[in-house]
Amino acid sequence: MAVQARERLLDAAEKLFYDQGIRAVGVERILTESAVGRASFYRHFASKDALVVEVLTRTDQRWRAWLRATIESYGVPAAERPVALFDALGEWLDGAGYRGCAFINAMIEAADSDSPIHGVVVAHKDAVTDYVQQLLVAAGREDHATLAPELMLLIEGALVTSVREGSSEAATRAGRIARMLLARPSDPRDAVRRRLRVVTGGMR
Amino acid sequence: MAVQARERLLDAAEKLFYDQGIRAVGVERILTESAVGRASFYRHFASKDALVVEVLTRTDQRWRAWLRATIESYGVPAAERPVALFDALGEWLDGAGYRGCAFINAMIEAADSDSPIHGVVVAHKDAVTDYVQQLLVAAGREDHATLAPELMLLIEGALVTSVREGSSEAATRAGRIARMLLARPSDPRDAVRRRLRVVTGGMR
DNA sequence: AAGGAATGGTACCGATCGGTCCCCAGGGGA
DNA sequence: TCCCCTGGGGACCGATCGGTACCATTCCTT
Repeated sequence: MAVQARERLLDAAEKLFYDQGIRAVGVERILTESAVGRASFYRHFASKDALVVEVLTRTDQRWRAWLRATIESYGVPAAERPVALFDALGEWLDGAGYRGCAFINAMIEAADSDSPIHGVVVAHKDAVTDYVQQLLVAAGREDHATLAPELMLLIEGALVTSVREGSSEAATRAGRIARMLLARPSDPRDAVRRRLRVVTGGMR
Repeated sequence: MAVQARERLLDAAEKLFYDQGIRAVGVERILTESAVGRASFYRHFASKDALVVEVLTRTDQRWRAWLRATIESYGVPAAERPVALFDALGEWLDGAGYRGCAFINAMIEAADSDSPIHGVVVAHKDAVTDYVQQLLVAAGREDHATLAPELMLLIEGALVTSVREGSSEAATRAGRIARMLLARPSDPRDAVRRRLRVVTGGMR
């Protein structure tokens, strides 16, 4: 029974924070929702901010595990997995009660870039970027280093846009851009050279 | 002296809301910052939420006017103006005290998609999308209807990413993607057909 | 069976939240 | 001159904020 209170607090806080926002949810709400006493709460967490950080850290691990598992479940060859990212994203956006990326939301609410919350968000996005880059490497892309942040920008754009539009269409839109991005070398001048090579019969 | 209190309230609120977040700023702070009495505040605005809406509406008009003026100031031909969007965006991100898009931030803080704040945000983004589409039409793009939301997704991605990265590099990254997007027809199957046409000597 | 750590409940703390009400000074129009 | 509107200042409201202290209970360990 010892650690159960902790888990219940984290579960309730994760849901409430995501649904209503961090500042909008008082400690009282978390306590009643999780049926935990006030003293027990502060026995487990030094402050509300500390709880926020722990919630985000747990969400980070869960979300990345979900993304990894979802993409692997597609069973597509490695070359197509970077594009599959956006199919998984579409599934996520279609999930019930989607209200944006919990990390972007937390970063915006925190407002202070020195806040420990901001640090957790940066760490999360860096980890996701790493994963995207791994997919690109496995897909045999030599330009993985420049391509990964570009795909991340598309992902973040889709995450934010879908909140405003209230649909998951932004994921397919981002996927379309990504497919185009992956269809040719990342530098447009390379593309010109390639097309020229085709026309001139491969002359160098 | 009559309307001055109103303007001072809007100015102070705009700055405080953007810097620290809407929920984080109490009415008291706005009053002391603008040197306006409490009663006078509620004589001008029905509530804090009403103030938020008016602040956002004013910011919407100012920001779009700035964007329009900045792009026109470049003096580039119409065909290159869609790309110039991202140069202007880079300027904006480099501005002092950048802390993200005020509208995205407000939407996230509001949390409720039925909120009047959410409505103002949607209206703002729709207006910007219209402007982007106008640029595309002026540039002679026939696929302006699908291209405009795609460029918007890139813009939103850059706006959010730059907060996390703390630099304006995301704008040039988005610009690179946009240039690629504009370099070929928006449907990748069209690109394939076009390349085939080159190889087969234009056979249909 | 005894001890002790962890629990849920609650009273309480000072501070701040958004909002209402009253007072008085100033200043322009009748 | 009088009047009235808008101005700022501030007392005050109930509610809630994050956080502390104390309580009796419960459950596990020894």
